[in-house]
This record gives sequence, C-alpha cells and structure tokens, in this order.
Amino acid sequence: MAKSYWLMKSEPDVYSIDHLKKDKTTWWEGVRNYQARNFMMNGMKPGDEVLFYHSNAEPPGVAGLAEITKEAAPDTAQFDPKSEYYDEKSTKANPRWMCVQVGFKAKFKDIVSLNDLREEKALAEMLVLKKGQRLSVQPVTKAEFEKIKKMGGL
DNA sequence: GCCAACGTTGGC
DNA sequence: GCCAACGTTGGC
Repeated sequence: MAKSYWLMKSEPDVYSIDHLKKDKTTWWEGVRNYQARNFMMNGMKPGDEVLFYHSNAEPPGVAGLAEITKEAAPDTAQFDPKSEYYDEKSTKANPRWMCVQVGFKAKFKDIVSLNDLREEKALAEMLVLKKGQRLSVQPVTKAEFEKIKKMGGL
C-alpha cells in the first residue's frame, strides 16, 4: 500500500518536537475526537510520514517531521482515573479511543509558521489553513508534505 | 485573555 | 432526531 501523509497538532507546552526528539517515539495519547481517532485507527500505518505541528504556540506552525511507527492500539490513558484523558464510558473489552505510536524524524532549523504556509499558493487547500478547522489529526497530500519539508530546509 | 467556530451532550 | 447549552480548540 502506498504511503500516506498526515499533519498532527500538539501544544509545545504539553508535548513539543523536542520532547519527541528526546523520547524517540511516543504513543499519541489524549485524542478525544472521533474524526481524528478514525484517521489514526483506519488511515495510518507504519511508515506513513507526519508533519509535527505546534498549536497554541508563538508562532504556530510545522516544527518538524515524524513518522508512524506502530499502528493504532487502545489509548491506555482512557482507563486511568487519574489521567485527564480518563473516559469512564470506555472499557478494556470495548475501548473507545485508539492511538498510534509516532517516531521522531527531524526538527526543522526554523519553524515553518502558519503565516509561511498561508503565503504558499500550492498549500491553499490545506485543512489547517481553513478557518475554524480544529481537527488535531489531518490528512495532507504528498505534494503538500514535500513542499513543507522543503520549506523547512530538508 | 478574548472569542469565533466547532463538536458533544442531553432534554424533549 | 432536533437543537440549545455547554465545553474545547486555537489563532490573535
């Protein structure tokens, strides 16, 4: 199957590209949105490439590259009553939330900011640029991925 | 900190 | 199944 390309948002105060660089891999826990979950569950596969996006950041933008290292498995945080991601309606027999494992690939020397993305005509169709688009896991095209990779100096 | 846009919940 | 109320996201 052909490789797919994605954009995944994270607030750098919570988990930044530097955290991922240090950890090497991480389970993408805490997604509590069905559309985003479905992309992880049904769309992503190991080897897929990811734009790591910093939201609620100064400036917001793509901070680097990652890849999917393991396909979706139950998000363990949903079973932990002490976690802020706890979901009392989820059971181990029938878990509601799944997440993939993500691995570090590269950090851009300079962040490719949201403004930079807006100025590129070739990226005009990207979901992340659409007003009110809050989805934290989004598909991107190969062309968009390659373009942003180049803008990031890689 | 504000607030527009959006997703989810729950009463009916 | 509708939709008002509420909570969250995320840029500014």
